[in-house]
Amino acid sequence: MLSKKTQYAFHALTYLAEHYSEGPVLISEISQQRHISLKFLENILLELKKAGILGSKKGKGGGYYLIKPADEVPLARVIRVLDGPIALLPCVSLNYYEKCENCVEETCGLNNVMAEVRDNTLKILENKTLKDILRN
Amino acid sequence: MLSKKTQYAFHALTYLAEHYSEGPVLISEISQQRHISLKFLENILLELKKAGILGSKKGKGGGYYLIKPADEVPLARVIRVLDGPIALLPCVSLNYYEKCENCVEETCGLNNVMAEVRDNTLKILENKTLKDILRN
DNA sequence: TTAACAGCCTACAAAAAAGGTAGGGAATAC
DNA sequence: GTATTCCCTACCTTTTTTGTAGGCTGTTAA
Repeated sequence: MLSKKTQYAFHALTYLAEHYSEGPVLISEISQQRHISLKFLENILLELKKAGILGSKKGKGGGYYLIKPADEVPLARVIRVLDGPIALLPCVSLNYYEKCENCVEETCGLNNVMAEVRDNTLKILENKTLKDILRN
Repeated sequence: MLSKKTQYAFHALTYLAEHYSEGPVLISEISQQRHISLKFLENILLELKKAGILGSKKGKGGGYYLIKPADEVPLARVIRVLDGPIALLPCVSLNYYEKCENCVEETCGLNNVMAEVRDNTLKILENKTLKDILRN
């Protein structure tokens, strides 16, 4: 399951997408409009900024904004920033690979099935973008 | 990601599948052969029994055994018993549905995408069985 | 140049979940 | 009736999740 962090991130990002081209948006505005704890949201947006998805501006008239338009931000990218691996097992993760204990990958049948699940999931999450989950 | 519990369950179940028709197998034997903590495994097998996947017999000559042959136990069933929902959001879970806060399902775009992911994942996990992940 | 503004950063803390342990009880076989 | 083996409940530890606090730094504009 996706963590609250990731779910909040999607809420915030779609808000920013709906206000794209209006310049920076205040954290406090997003927090109020989407009913997310201000300080928690602050951390989330900071992570998204460090990951290169958001830009920010300080001082009066400042806030956060999407660096790229909504249709250039795949859902998979957001999930990986906040939740880490999308795969169901560490040993089939493309971005967060870790060797399994107790299991030799060549002979492990679970490995193959989970790789198939991963491929099918990514086919969707890499191609669907923020634009596909907007309200309007 | 799948929990250790579910991963151990798959190890234990494939062991039982490989010894199907040899009668009940001791928890301690599975524990040793697959390097899983005895007491932890005890809990896992008990859950699988309560879920109707395993049968058991007490006393000398006792142990656990698969109720159905390996090719009649879908992977999805095992995951649901030990990890709960397979879907990425509670509001698209078939077996563990919960309403989302802050989101109206009809207008929520994330809902639709995640339902699509769920369908694709289940298409695999409902059709692949223990037989598909055996060593031999 | 300074006051208000708004994001940046670190640390902490409470709550929940995951992972694992302990020990006696109940059924069964011999 | 005793050894065997699963059953059951409760507990414990560690990690992760979720959230909070408070000061710091850069920016704007009067």
